[in-house]
Amino acid sequence: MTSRPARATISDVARAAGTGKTSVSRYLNGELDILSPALKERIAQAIAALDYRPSQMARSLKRGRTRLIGLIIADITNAYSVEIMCGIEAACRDYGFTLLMCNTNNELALEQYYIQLLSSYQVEGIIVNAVGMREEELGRLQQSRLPMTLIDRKIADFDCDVIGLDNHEASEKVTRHLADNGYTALLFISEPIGSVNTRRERLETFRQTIAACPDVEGENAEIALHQTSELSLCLKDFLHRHRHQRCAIISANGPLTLQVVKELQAQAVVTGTDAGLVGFDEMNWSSLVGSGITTLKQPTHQIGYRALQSVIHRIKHPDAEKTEQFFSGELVVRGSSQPL
Amino acid sequence: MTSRPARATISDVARAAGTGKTSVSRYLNGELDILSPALKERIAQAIAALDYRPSQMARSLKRGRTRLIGLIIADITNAYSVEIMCGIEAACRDYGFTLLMCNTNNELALEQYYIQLLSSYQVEGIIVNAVGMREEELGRLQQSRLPMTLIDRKIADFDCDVIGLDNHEASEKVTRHLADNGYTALLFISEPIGSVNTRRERLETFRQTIAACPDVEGENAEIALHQTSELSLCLKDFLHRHRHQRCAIISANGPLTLQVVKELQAQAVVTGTDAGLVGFDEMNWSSLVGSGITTLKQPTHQIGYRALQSVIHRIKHPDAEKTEQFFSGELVVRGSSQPL
DNA sequence: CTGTTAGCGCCTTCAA
DNA sequence: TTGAAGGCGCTAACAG
Repeated sequence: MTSRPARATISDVARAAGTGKTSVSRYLNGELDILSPALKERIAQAIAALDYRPSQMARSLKRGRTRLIGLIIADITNAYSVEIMCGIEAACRDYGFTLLMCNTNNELALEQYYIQLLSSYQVEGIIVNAVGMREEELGRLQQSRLPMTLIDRKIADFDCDVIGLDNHEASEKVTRHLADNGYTALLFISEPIGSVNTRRERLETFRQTIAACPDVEGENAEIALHQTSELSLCLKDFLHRHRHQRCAIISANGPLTLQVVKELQAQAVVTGTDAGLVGFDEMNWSSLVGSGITTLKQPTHQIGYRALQSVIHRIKHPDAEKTEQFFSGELVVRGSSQPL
Repeated sequence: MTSRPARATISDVARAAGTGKTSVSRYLNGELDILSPALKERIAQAIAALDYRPSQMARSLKRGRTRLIGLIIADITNAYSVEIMCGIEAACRDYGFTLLMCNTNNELALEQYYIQLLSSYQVEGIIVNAVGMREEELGRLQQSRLPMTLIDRKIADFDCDVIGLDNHEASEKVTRHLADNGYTALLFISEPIGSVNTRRERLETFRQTIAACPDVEGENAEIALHQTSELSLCLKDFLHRHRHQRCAIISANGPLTLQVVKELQAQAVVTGTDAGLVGFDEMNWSSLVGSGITTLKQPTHQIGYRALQSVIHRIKHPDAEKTEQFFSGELVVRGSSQPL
């Protein structure tokens, strides 16, 4: 057939409109008040006739601004990350940026690959949702003095823009809610804390809150996400040791909550009645399981949106003070934390 | 501080290595056997010293190949889409492409926006997972003779590369499974079928399979995803009319299954015992609800991977025959389809 | 108001 | 084996 019709270029438009490239360029860039109506009209027609669309590639090359933002997500399978992404995406549209989304799948090699990639496309900034990402890599990331905003998680010893949940407030809400509902033995489960500030802060506040409740005991466990047998033992042990008390579990994130629920079901423990359960992160199935699972819901969309605003700010003001913004979570109470 | 260190360019490298840009370019493009070892060494050092990374933008501009693939997803919130995306992503890495992911959120305006965007970045091909996307838009998409592969859904009257589930086989598996397990009144629920081939095919085969089972009755309902009250009435009515039979429900996709489960719980219907339930699409919570929900699991990763291969093929051979590939689903049997 | 010119960073003839 | 020159599509001086 007709072979490739070959994209129209600005020169084609100029020729078709009987003018020079400059005027077309001006037209494209909104300098309309400087063009005669007649010329504007001709250009408009030419553009329409040729179905012309300017090449971002050429534009970026020339201006040195790609309007590209890189997003590095450690686990796109995590609904939390997806929601964050939607917020970022919305902001990108509002501010005229395009998102290059990279899922590192929690693999180091992929992460390196993607950092290279983003760099080669000259993204103007990057947002990192490093759920599960190890410290060193984040550090490496920041070496390339690229505007960067962290979501949810900080890097130790590196001062960087951060957007996330107010973990202290959230953790206090959760803990106090269980205490208020009569649970007296609390287990806080998280993935290995390492130096992940999010996990540490949630745990710390858990402890502090417990300390303020004389009749409530608390302990914590660190379990890797897929160590199901460890999780199984841990829960069994906890519930057994405290079998004469009202037990409750706090799970530090969504994926972990999924594992906990599976395990509790396997042990035929009825949430709410036999043991309380509250999980950080709201999930679409939260209301479905048993009598529903009480969760701490994060304002994910807002967090994502603000994260983009944050990188943009950094792009414009590379040397401004670093900022941290923390948002309140909302406790969504369901059956799993109601004794009756 | 030191203002922006300004990315090193190929010229910088050439200068640092005491050679011309051409040789550096050759080095970058793997024409190594044509360069003297000494020169190679100098170039390598210069690159390392300057932390040089070639600009994809410039490269794309020059070669006319961006190595960019656009992915249009109607609803990133759908776990099915995310899994597909992971498959595509893996293939992108293997084949050296980069994915520009666009979530249209089922909104027409967004879709138009993104199509423009992809076009302006001169993606070499696009993959469309149009769950929920309306016909006309798909049609418009195809006008721009861009290599395009559809996932899951076809466009009526337009012949295009398609990758998806073998809906006939899958639907037969599901239906027969329920029939074999003693359910005698079957309700097939889907979103409004319109001209969505996926929905139609699943329904058709459902009917055919029923027809082959003399003692099984079947009917179907079309309900928009968020019409919860309609869904509620529909289920109530069905279960009531067939209260003396063994009832079962087939839900045509994951998000719908979520609604159905919620509704059944609201009506205190126990899945498996009071009514059978099988849903298309496996979800992370499938095993959690009640005694588990039987699902028809699609080979999502593989579908995604093949989709990318398919566009690449089309890019290379614009005029080759259009192809369609359908994969087998796997029935994951759980409590919701076991009478006892 | 409008057009001409000179690159952005890279690849690709072509000649040395 | 190497380098110089031209141009991809666009924008930004700088003239007219």
